[in-house]
Amino acid sequence: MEKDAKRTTIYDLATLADASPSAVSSVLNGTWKKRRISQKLADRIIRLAEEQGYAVNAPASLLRRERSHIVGMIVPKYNNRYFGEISEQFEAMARARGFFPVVTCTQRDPELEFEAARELISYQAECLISTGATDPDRISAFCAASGVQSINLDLPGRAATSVISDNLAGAKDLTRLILDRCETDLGWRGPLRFVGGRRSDHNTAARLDGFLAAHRERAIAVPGSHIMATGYSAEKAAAALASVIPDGPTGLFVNSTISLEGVVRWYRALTGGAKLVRYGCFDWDPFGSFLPGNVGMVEQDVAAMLGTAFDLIGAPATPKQQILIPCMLRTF
Amino acid sequence: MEKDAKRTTIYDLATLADASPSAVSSVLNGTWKKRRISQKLADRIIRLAEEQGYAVNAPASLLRRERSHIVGMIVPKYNNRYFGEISEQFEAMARARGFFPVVTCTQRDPELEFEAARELISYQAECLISTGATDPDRISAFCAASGVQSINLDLPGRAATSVISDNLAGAKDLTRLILDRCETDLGWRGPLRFVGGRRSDHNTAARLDGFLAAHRERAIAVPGSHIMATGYSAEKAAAALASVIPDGPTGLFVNSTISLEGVVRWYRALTGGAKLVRYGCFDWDPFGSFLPGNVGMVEQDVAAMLGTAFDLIGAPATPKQQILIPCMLRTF
DNA sequence: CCTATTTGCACAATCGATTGCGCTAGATTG
DNA sequence: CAATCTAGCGCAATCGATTGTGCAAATAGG
Repeated sequence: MEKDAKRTTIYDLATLADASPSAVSSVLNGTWKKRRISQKLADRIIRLAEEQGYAVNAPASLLRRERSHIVGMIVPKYNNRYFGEISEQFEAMARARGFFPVVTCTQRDPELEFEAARELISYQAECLISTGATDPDRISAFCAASGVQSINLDLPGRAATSVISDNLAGAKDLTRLILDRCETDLGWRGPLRFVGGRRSDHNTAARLDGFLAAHRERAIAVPGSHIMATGYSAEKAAAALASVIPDGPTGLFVNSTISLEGVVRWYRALTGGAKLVRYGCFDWDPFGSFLPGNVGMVEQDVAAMLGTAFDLIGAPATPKQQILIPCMLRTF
Repeated sequence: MEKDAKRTTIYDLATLADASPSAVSSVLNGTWKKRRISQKLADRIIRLAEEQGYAVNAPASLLRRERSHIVGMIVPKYNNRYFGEISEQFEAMARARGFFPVVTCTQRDPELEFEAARELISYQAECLISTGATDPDRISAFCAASGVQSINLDLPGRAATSVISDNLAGAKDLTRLILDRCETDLGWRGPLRFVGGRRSDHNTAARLDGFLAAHRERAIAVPGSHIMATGYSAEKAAAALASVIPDGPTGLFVNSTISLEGVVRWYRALTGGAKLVRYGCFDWDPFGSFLPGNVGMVEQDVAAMLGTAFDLIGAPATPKQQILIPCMLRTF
C-alpha cells in the first residue's frame, strides 16, 4: 500500500477539518458536548475520521489518560476446555463492562507468569487476574508495589483475594456419585482410587479431602496405595494405573481431563475387566459423557467465578479472602 | 497498599541514582553501551529499578518508539481444541521471536472482529493475523489503510495472503479411510453422508469437494440428501441426523468436533443400529479416539501453519496467495 | 444600545520514555 | 604545554492525545 504511510493523527484531521487538534480529540473520544463543540463541526470531523480510516493512537491516549480500562489475565493453557472457557468468558464479560481484556497464556512456567504479569502492568492494566498461577503471591506483590489490583482465580494465594471452586464439596459429591454407581452397577462398595494431580497443589489437596470425607461418611477405609496423585499428564495417569488390572470391581476418581485421557487409554486396553470399572472426573469435557464407564463429571462454574471476580474489580480493598464457588455435578 | 501510589518513573529513578532520565532510560532499555554510560552507573540504576519494582510505562515507550513489536491475532473461539491450540502456539512462537502477542477472541461476530482489529491497530500492532474470520477482507482493507500487515489464517481472504489447511486433500484422505473401514468392518461400499458446516464457508466447500472426489474415485454416487451441511452446532447435526435411523450400514464424514458432539449424541441414542455405523471427523480432539464408531480424525498442522505465518511477518509484500498446509490423518 | 451570558472553539501544558546532539573533564598525542 | 580525542553523561525536542484555561463572537437581558 502507501509505502511509509504514516498513520493519520488528530493533527491531520484537524488540518483537513480546519479545526484544532483539541476539537478533533474531544469529538472522537466523546467528550465534545462537554466542551461545547458544535454538532456541525463534530459531524465534519467524524466523517473525515471515517474517510481517512483513523484509529486513535492508543499509547498516546493511554499516556495522557488517567485510566486505561485494561484488565489483564494470565492463564496456564488455552488448549483445555476449562481454561479455554475461562479465557473466552473473561474477554466477553470484560468487553460487556467496558474494559479492554488482554489474556496471555503462560504454560505453567513461573518465570513466564511473572514476566507476563510485568508486561501487563507495563501496559497499564488496572487489574490483573492470575488464573491457576504457580506462584500467585509473587505476582500479587509486584502488583501491589505498582498500585495495581490483583485477584487470584482457580488457585488461591495469600496475597490477594482468591476466587476458587469449592473443590472440597465438588469432590465429595463426585465421590458419592461414583460410590453409588459402583454399588448399583457392580454391587461393590469401594474404596475408590484417586488418580492424577499433585498433592502439593491446593486444588488437588482439597479434592482429596473431599474424596476421603465421602469415604469416611460411609466408613470405607482408603489404603494409601489408592491415592495415585502422581502428576497431571495423561502418561503419568496411564502409568500409575498400569499395574491395576482389575480382577474385581474398580472405581476411579479422576482429577482432571488431562489425567482422564490416560485413564481412558488404560480402560480401553483392558480386555475383560472393563465392565467392572466405573469412574468420574473432576472437570468437564463435552465428550466426557460418551466415554464408556464414565458416570459423571464436575463442571466448575466459570461464569460464577468470573462474575465474582469482576465484582471485585475496582471494589475497595477488602481483606484477602478465599471465595468458594460451588461446582455443578453432571451425572451420566 | 500505598493509596495513590504513582508508579515509579525513570525520573524518580534518576533522582535516586543522581543521574539524568536519559541515562536511566538507556540503561533500562539496553542501549547504554552505545551511549557510553559507565558500568558503575548502569549497575546502580539497575539495582534501584529492581528495588523500586520499576516497570517501564509501555504507552510512553511505544509512543516514542519506531516499532511496537506487537503482533495481534483474532480468533473465533478459545473453547475448542483447534483454536485453543492456535492461540497457545501463536503466543509461544511470538515470544520466541521477540514479539509481544495479543490474542483476542471474537465469537464469530463480524462487528466484534472488526472492532477488535481496530483496537489492535490502535495499540500499534505491527501485524494482524485474522484467524477464521468471517469477513477477513474488511479487516485487511483497514490494515492496509493503516500501513499494517495482515495475514489470514484458517479461512482465506482475497485481500491478504492466506495460510490455510489443505482441506481438499485432508477431506479426501479422511473419506477414503471411512470408506475403507465401512468396507472392511461392514462389508459396505457407501456412499457416506457429509454432516456439519456450511456450504458458503470456504473450508466446508473444499472439504465437500474432497469428500465427493473420493467417492468419484470409486465410482460411488452421492445423493444430494446425503450432504447435510446444516450448520456448525451440535444441535444442528443431531437434528439433521434424527431422521436417519440406520436399517443398514451408515458412514459419516463429520465436519468439525462441534458437529461431532451432535453425531455422538445421535449415535448413543441408537438402539440396535450402532454397530452398523462408522464415522470420521475433520478436526482432532484428544477424546476422539475413544468414541465408539470413530475410525479416524484429521488433525490440522497448527505448528506448520503458524510457522508459515510467522515467516511472512515483516517479509516484503508478496502477491496475495493462498498457502496450503497439509493435514495429518489420525487413524484409530 | 450596552452589559452579562453563553456558545464555540483554540492554546499550550502535560503524560513518560526515547534519542540526536552537545558539553565537560580527563587522557592522549605531538 | 597546546591541541586533539574520547569517555561519560545531560539537555531538550519529540511522539499523539488529553484537558484546564482563556478568549472572541454571538446571543440574551434590561
